[in-house]
Order: sequence, then C-alpha cells, then structure tokens
Amino acid sequence: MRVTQQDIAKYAQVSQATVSRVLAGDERVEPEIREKVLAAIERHNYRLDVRARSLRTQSTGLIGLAIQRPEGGLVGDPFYAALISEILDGLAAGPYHLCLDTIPQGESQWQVYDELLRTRRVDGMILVESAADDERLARLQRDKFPFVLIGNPMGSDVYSVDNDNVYAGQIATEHLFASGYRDVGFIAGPRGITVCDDRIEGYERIVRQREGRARVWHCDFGLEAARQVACEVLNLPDAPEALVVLDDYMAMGVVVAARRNGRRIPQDLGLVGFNDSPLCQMLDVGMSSVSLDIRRLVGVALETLTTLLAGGEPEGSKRTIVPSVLQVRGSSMRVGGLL
Amino acid sequence: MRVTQQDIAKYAQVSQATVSRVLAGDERVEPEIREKVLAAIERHNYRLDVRARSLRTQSTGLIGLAIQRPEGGLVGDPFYAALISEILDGLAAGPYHLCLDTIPQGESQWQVYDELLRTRRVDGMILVESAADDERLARLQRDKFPFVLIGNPMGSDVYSVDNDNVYAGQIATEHLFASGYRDVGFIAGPRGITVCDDRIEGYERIVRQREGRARVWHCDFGLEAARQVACEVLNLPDAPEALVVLDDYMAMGVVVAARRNGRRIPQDLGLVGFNDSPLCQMLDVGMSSVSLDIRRLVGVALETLTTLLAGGEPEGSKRTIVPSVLQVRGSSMRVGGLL
DNA sequence: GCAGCCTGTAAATTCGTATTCACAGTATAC
DNA sequence: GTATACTGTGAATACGAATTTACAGGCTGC
Repeated sequence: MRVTQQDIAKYAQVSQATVSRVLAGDERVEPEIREKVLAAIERHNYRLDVRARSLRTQSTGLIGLAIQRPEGGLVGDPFYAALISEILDGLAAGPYHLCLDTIPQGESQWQVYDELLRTRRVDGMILVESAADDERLARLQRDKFPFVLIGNPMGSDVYSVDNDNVYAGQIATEHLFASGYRDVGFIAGPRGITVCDDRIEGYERIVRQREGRARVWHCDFGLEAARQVACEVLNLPDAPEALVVLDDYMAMGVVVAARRNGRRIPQDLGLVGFNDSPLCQMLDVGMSSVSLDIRRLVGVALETLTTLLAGGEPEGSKRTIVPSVLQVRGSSMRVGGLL
Repeated sequence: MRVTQQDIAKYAQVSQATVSRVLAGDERVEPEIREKVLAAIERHNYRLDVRARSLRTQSTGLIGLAIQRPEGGLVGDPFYAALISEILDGLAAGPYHLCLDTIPQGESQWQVYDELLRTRRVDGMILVESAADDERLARLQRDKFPFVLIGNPMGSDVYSVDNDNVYAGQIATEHLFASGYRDVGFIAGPRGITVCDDRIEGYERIVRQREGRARVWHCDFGLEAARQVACEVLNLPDAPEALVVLDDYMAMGVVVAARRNGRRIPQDLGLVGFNDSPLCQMLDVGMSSVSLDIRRLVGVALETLTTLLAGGEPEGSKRTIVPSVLQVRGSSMRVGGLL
C-alpha cells in the first residue's frame, strides 16, 4: 500500500499541508514539528509522488529529445551518441530527466514532438532538425512550448544553436588545398540533409575560389555505404587526390577502401572527416577532423532551454553559432614534416 | 489557456465522463454523440494530459534506464549505445517511452533507481548491473517494483537476462588456441566488473584445460587505456602470441599498439574482441569478435518487463541466457587459408 | 400494469500533491 | 484597553482525467 502525505500527516499528527511544506523546505514551520514530520517520513519510508506533483505544478521535470534512428543504430552515427551523452551529462546536475524517443522511420518527427509536448509528457524539448519546417516551428512557438533547435531554423525566429557547417566545410576543404592536394572531392550523406548541404556549400565555395572542380558523391550514412562509394570513386580514371568526408565513421570506410585499393594515406589520398571522434586515433597517422564541439553545442542548448523553462528570457541572440575547429592530424598532411 | 476534457464536454454538450469514454474507445457511446465529441476535440485542438492520466491510472508510460557514464561518453563504449538503440527500437512500437538517466560518477546507481521508481517517475526499469547487490535487489523486489536485470543477479531470484560471459570468454580463448596460438593473454577492463570477471573465468578455464599460462592485464575502458597497456604487454620479453580483449573498442587500441610495435595481425599477434561492433571491419583483415546479440538481450528484457508491467507472469525461467556467437575474421587466423 | 433489466449518460468521487484561504494565537502599536 | 500586524497551522480547493455510482428511459416478461 502506497504511503502518502496524508498518511504521514496522520502519523505525525499534523495536516497534510504541513507535510507538503516541510518537503518544500518552507521556512515557516516550527523546527519541532518539522522534526516530527521528517521522522515520520523516515520511519514510514515515504517518497513523493512526482505524478501528483506534476499535475499540480504543471511541470513534469522531463525534457524531451527525439532522434531519427540512424542507419546501424546509435552506434553507427557517433553524432547522436555524443549528443545524448552530453545532454545526459548536462542534465545530471539539475532537476531534469531526459525522455528519449526515436522517430519512426519515414514518419514526421512532428508527430513525436506533438506527442511529447502537447500531451505534457515533457516540459520542453531539444529538437534536432535536419530539414527545418517553418510551419511546425511556428506552431510550437505559438503554443508557447519551450524548445531549442539544434540546427538551422531557416529563417524562423526561434531559439537555436548550430554549428557553422558551411564554415566547417570551408576549413576542411581549404586545409586540404593548403596541404598540396589539387583535386579535392566530397563524400556526403544522403541528399537533402541540412548538415550535408551546408558542408557541401562550404566545400564548393572554396573549390570555386581555388578555381577547381567540385565533385560530390552522395551515399547513405555509415561506414559500409561510404566504403562502397569510395571504392567506386577511387577507381575512377580521374579519381580525386583528396576527399572531404561527411563524418569520421564514413571516413573510416574510405580508409578501408583506400587500403584495399592500394593507396596510402596521406601520400596518395588526403582525408578530412568531421566530428573529431575517438575513431580518428584509429588510423595510424591519425585522421584529421573538423571538431563540432558538441559539448558546447549542448551546453548552449541546455542553458537556453532551462532558462525558458524557468520562465526567463535567455541572454544574447536567439541564434547561436558554435564555431567548428579543425583538428589536423596525419591523414591530410601530404607535405610531410609538418607533423 | 489549456483545453481540458471539461471544456470539450461543455462544447459538445455532454459530460466530462463521456469525453473520457470516447477517448478510451468505450463502445457504449452513441455514434452520434461520439461524433459530436470528436468534432469538438478536433475543433478545439484538444490533447490528453498524460500527467493527469498518470495520477489517476497510477502508470506513467515511462520505463527507466540508468547507465553508468562510460569513459569517453556514450561514444566510447559501444555497448551502451547499442543497448539504448535497441531499447528505443523495441519501445517504438508500444506505448512506452524511455527515461534515460546517468548515474553520477562514484555514486551508487541505487540512488537513481530509488529516484525513478519510488517517486513513480517510471513504471518499471531495466537495470544494467555490473556488480549486483543482493540487498537492493531484494528491496526492489519486496516493494514490487517491476524490473528486469541485464546482468548477473548473483543468486537473487529476480528476472534477468544475461550473456553467458563465461562461455563467451571460453569460445574466444578456445578459438585462438585452435588457430595455433600457444600463449594467449587477456586484456580486461577494470577489476570487479562482472562482465570482466566472467569472461576472465571462461578464459582461465580454457587456459587451464590447455595447460597454458593464464595472464590477465587490467586497465580502464576505452581505446586509449587499452592501447597503453597493450604497449607494455607487447614489450614484455615473453609477450603473448595472442590476446583476448574485453571489447572491440579496446581491441582497436591494441591494434594501434601492435602497429607501432611492428607486429602484424594475425601473423605476429592474434586478436579476438567482443561485441562484434562495426569497428571490426575497420581492421583490414577484419577483427574476430564474440557477438553479444544485444538485440536479443534487449528483446527478452523488454518482453519480460512489459509482461510484468501488464501484471502478467512472464513465461519460462526467471533467468534467460542469451548465447554468444563467435564471428571469425582475419585477426585470429594465424593458420592461413581457412578464410 | 408493474417489477425487473438493460443502456447510455450525468454526477460524484478519486488519484497525491501544492497552494490559497481562513483562523487561532501571539506580539506590537496606540 | 482595543485595534492591527504577523506567524504558523489546518481546512478547503485545484490540477485533469478515469472510474464508480446513480439514475432516467426504454425494454422485457408476466
């Protein structure tokens, strides 16, 4: 049988309201009575029921995150794993818990957002958008649901944090040219994903500037898909000398393909990945990678969200850009000796 | 202003109870009235409040999972990422959502379990135990909290699913001996972790049977720690010819160490990892690995838990062992030609 | 024609907590 | 001395939905 504040009140011979006050740390309770209540709580092993509290206070203590299941699960795409990891770390200190959902394949993520926010299952959400949807964003905003977008709001005036993916694409490409590679290609994920598009844009900008030839190959996320497309690319008569690869995992697929193809890295093929994941150490010479600074990304997102949840107004601009940083390692150093 | 069933009732000119019945799909509602209610719901954009429902029905629709933050985050240890991923997949179809928490470093996970279960934040939990604690398990059981243990209950009579880690250790070791390696060592994680201990036990069993020398080196989880210890091990005058490594990530660390040490895999060093993660393809010859079948592990756990949550009695034995399977690849094939 | 039985709906209650309101008791001001 | 302010507490209410209870209206059977 469940122990309630009512029961505690009876045992301690006070009213339920007083029990509630003691629990809330209300100062206006006689120390003597407080002790009595605390003793009763202790003795009867009482625990607050967050469901009842939720109903009364209108807040659940949960924040929501919905992710599109990556190819090969969470293991296949380190971005989400890192994201979740950082969010958990960031939340650990505070009073909030994380409600993690997947978005069914092929379905709109908005259904999940609706499900979580409108039913009041969570107090607020972190949205991770690869293809922002103005109308929906506007609706969430109109309904005054607290949320932060990780990604590009495409003009909607919402709180958002983003990597500068265009810039990230630029520095990766620029670095390869600067290292002496002449013909730089790009192996990207599926079409229509904002992350991909932005990085491609950055890539193309630099190529244009260098008056080179821009070539982009699309494939699914994941090591295996990248390996396959890299095989084809490397077998081309005019195969590129260097490749920017959409993420480290995929870059590892390219490494495998290069090895089978007999190309040495970085002498015969330059490589830069993204995310600066632990995988980068796996290559003997090390893999150059553009670090996304997910920790900071999540840091800003959580700070903004918790401020919103507290009813406050987050400081600074609505949109925050977290700069990417290139980690130079061996895979992109054709001109030896610099490392 | 929030729209409630009360409001809908007023608009549709029925009682709140009727609205509730319509929503619950109760058959005993006149079609005409049902339509009227549904229309009102549609028009006023009503959504059920799960908090209120939770309080009344005593169930939250959440199941909890608490994980000890792995070294290097979720990315550093593919086991948790895979676990979470599978759980999300498994939950996606049903009515349950996942509440994911981390256990603060150095603190007992029981605090989190208490926090989630006793406050009724979640309906049930999946516990992942590396060092089972009889007393706490017994307490959860006494309090009738539905939970499933992934791991070894150490004699407690609770619902549990586990890999047979002893067996897994055996087949990995046996395979290396069978491949022609004479001196097989073991690079394990930290001391006192059940997974490690069990696999070590399996390893030692085979070594004893082969009348070899059992040598186990401990280190932290993660690629880097494994790389370091592997460096030392490989520099030993009587370095082992083959190594069983606690997981694939750590095995990759060993690969890096071996490369710097000038040893070829599998000629100079045989290797078997665990988890059969995508990493295994990253090695040119492929990494042999004992697959944990996390999907099945989670499948059984979820099935058991949902049955418990539904008030039912799960079929079969309380303890389920999911067999491990060795994936043979190049890293353990000293005697060539078999692949 | 009336007791007894469905059927569908409304009214009332409940879940466990936070909070508002009311009130007794004491302290302070004049 | 009464009027006023303040303090700590209990009683009452609200949160939003599910469920139990009660009841009106139509039906059956005799």
